Amino acid sequence: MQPTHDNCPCMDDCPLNRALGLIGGKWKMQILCSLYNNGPTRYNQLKKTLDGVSNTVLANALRELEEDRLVTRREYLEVPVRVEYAITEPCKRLIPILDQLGDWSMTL
Amino acid sequence: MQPTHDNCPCMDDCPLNRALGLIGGKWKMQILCSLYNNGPTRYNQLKKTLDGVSNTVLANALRELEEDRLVTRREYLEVPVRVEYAITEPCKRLIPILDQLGDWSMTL
DNA sequence: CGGCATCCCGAAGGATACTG
DNA sequence: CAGTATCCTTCGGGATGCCG
Repeated sequence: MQPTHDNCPCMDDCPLNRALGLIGGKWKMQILCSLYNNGPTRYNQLKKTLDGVSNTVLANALRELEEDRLVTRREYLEVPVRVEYAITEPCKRLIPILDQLGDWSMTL
Repeated sequence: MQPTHDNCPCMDDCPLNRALGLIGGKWKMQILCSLYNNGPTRYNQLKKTLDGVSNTVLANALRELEEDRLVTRREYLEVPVRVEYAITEPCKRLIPILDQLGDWSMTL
């Protein structure tokens, strides 16, 4: 008896859909891309670079990315306080895959 | 003078964000995955396989996927009418990349 | 400086009924 | 059979102000 393949592995929560959820937010790609290009960046600098993002959205995106281990948040106890965000090693491994995705979309 | 890298290439509409938009809809991955696993599939069969999707959502997703050349829609003028959806060649080239994305998310 | 609290809006997603 | 039409809900995203 052959496998029916009636159901698709994506039906319930699959790794692929999880991945898409992690990077699917509206500003998340820009954030990761900017941190990748510019290295560790302070909150307000990041906000300036991503022109047009609001505080609520940027803060939420950063917190989610941190929870998902895609960026790190380092707080330096100076006066005034300094906070720097940077991408993690796992996130760096993601970049080449994203490059392929970009290349693919250009062949459409 | 070195490049400033102040701006990220994702700031305006980049290929990567376009790609994420194409496959980012809620049921799109399941649709593509099912069509990939099961081959050309009729509308109602697809709807049964993707348990829980409504007509509006499924029809919209399929139309968008067709516009974006990720699936084909073939209409057979029988009685009653028969419509089969299938993934395109460009879409098949996408699959290995998505596999990598899935693998990556499992290493997190 | 680096956010959080609040309020708001439009788009995405969904349920249901109906039709060519 | 393969959808559209209609209406409704939810939620991601956004603007603004304030605070530790």
